[in-house]
Amino acid sequence: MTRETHSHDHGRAPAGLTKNQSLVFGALSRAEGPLSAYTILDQLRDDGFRAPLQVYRALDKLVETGMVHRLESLNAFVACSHPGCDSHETIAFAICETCGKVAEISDEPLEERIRELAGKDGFSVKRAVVELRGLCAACSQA
Amino acid sequence: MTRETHSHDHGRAPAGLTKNQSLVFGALSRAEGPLSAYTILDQLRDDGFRAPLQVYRALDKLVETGMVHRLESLNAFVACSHPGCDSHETIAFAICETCGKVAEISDEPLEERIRELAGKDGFSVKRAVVELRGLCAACSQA
DNA sequence: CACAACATTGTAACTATATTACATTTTGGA
DNA sequence: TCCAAAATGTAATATAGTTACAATGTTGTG
Repeated sequence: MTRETHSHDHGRAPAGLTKNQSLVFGALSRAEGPLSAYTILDQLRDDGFRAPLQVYRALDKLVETGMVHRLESLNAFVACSHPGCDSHETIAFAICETCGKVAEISDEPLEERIRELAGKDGFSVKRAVVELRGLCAACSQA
Repeated sequence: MTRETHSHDHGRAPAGLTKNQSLVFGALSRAEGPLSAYTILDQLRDDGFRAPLQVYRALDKLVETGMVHRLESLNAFVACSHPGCDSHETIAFAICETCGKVAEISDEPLEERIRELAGKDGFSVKRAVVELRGLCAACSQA
């Protein structure tokens, strides 16, 4: 079976994740690109998932801890691509509209410029959504 | 009646807009902040709107011409705030999570930095989604 | 005018995305 | 053990967007 955890372990693979969180994170990690909540649901039917809420609850937690990012312009989710998932400093995403792959971008000057712009208007930024839609290097030369 | 156009004019108020486009643009212009497609639909029931598609079709065109912007992180739409709607150079939106108002931001250095970042990866940007979520000046001092 | 070509509109059904409400089970500590 | 909190299960519903097809209106041309 494909089940990732079982027996007395009662399902919590990586760092303090519950069973459902592990399953959802696993699905996103196996994927090449972003997945919608409902695609994840379909992939986890065999693991006992039946309802959207099971996915959304796990996603909420994973997004909260930074292990997963939500792509607003796609209504989809990706596993954070930072190896140990320790520094989730991502500020932007480059989303290829041909192959679907997503690159994470961290850039201090960009953050700085955003803070500056906001500050000028007295706007206090809680979260910045920066998503670049276009073609990745591989796809644009094809 | 509130109808904006009638008689032999056959409905095309501002610049080459069709009747439905005018109605949708009117609804967005009257609003203080962004509206969802379904909210627009509800507001236009009295003008004969019955189905979502009537709204989405008009929105498609309005967004295409830049008179209306789509806010990806909100699944909603706003009328462009540039007076004559001639230069739609907006690159970013500042969305207040308290009062719901949206400010448009144009900033050449920001655009430049984004182009630079993308170029470094060989990524070719077709569209940049930049939405700042937070508190506007008025709401943050309250 | 007549007619063809095209754009716009109307309507229904459907797919996709996300949340609310409530019941049950699991887990960890006093 | 027993309780409280966290996690899970399930159903129903709300919200967002699309597909398919029919009808109507508009415009240019012979």
